[in-house]
Amino acid sequence: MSDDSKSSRDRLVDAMESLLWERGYADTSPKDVLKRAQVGQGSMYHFFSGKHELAVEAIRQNVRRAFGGHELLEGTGSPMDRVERCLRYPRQGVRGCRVGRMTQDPQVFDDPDMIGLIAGAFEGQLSLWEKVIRQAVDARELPAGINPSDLARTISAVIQGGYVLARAAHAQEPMDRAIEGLIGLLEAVRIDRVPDFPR
Amino acid sequence: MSDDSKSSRDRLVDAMESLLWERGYADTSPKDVLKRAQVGQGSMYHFFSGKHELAVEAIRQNVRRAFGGHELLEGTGSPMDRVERCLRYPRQGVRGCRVGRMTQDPQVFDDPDMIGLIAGAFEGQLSLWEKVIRQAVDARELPAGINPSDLARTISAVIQGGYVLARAAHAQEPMDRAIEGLIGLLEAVRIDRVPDFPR
DNA sequence: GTCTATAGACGGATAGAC
DNA sequence: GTCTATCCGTCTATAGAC
Repeated sequence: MSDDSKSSRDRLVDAMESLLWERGYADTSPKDVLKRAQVGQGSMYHFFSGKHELAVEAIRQNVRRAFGGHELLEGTGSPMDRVERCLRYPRQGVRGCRVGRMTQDPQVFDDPDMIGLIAGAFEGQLSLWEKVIRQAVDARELPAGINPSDLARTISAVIQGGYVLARAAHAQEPMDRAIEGLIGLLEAVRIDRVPDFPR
Repeated sequence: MSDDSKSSRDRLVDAMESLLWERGYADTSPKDVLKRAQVGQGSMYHFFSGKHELAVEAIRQNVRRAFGGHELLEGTGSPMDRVERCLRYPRQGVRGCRVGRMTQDPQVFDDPDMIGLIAGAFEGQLSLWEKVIRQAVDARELPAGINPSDLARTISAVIQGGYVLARAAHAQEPMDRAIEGLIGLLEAVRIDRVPDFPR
């Protein structure tokens, strides 16, 4: 992260990236960034116009890191298997979502550059979910009455809300159970399986 | 809110309450609070030891206001009707949840007093959801295989995550659709109705 | 109770030497 | 490119008059 082999510029972006996740934009000062990056004050203002420009770059990198991997949703298995696999992918709830948490920071929310990156990341993620759900409906794993676009947002919301519940409780459990609850519903509507319970 | 008929103390709590919602703890200064409350500096330090104590009081009031009304979940109608009614209760997604947003603020997250109030609020809310879902299962509106405790967390997460999606998009729509997606799943597993689609 | 004045530290940014 | 010195404003809290 603050790898000596990296350039000062990269170290600054890495430091800002982690601080945005841990403390948010408003509560992160240039001084904090410099300290974590092990870089002098002049360097930061050499590469960036200031805190804002560095944060934009860090969010860009953050978004790539968080929502970059599409393997889970586009890999092997039936559409619903992929959905469940991706839902069960381990997420550290108490740490919060490095992308979602930014939406709560008013200075990020009000800034077109920063919120634009966040919005784009969610749009990309949502279209992936929507695509695999549509495949599940086409494959008759889900009933035709399901709205893939809505359900994609439901799934994304459960994950994001799971982070919120986990942080409120200082525990992973609420998030895992929120996701299990969703999987329970998905299993119950899945039409290629005999339900475990009487209908 | 900054009603002249209220005491300075109440005005301070009201002002801090709204600022915590709009800007969070870290980015709200005593000066901001005093300005909004139309109160001088001395008054605040007369009633409270400082920013922290005032914020604790404001969060206490905030939590009461946000999660106080249990009418929707405990009113008339079948359990599932109440669930859907409460889910469709209008929420201003772009503004975010005044309780959930606090979990992202590290200074709140790390403070036992403040996070304790937030955690308690969620626990109360979750037990209400759990209760009505259990009633729905008992009334055979939902299959016996449903885990009420998990599903309660799923529902709460969809609402919280809906706020996140709405703020990311600067639009109400994603939140409403996330909730509609959840209702769609709930309707699909509901056993007292003939599904609209072939199974 | 409420006010103004003040304190000490930190915020974010600039200047200019090397 | 990187450093130190410096600037002005704000943050949080205290002091003390009224």
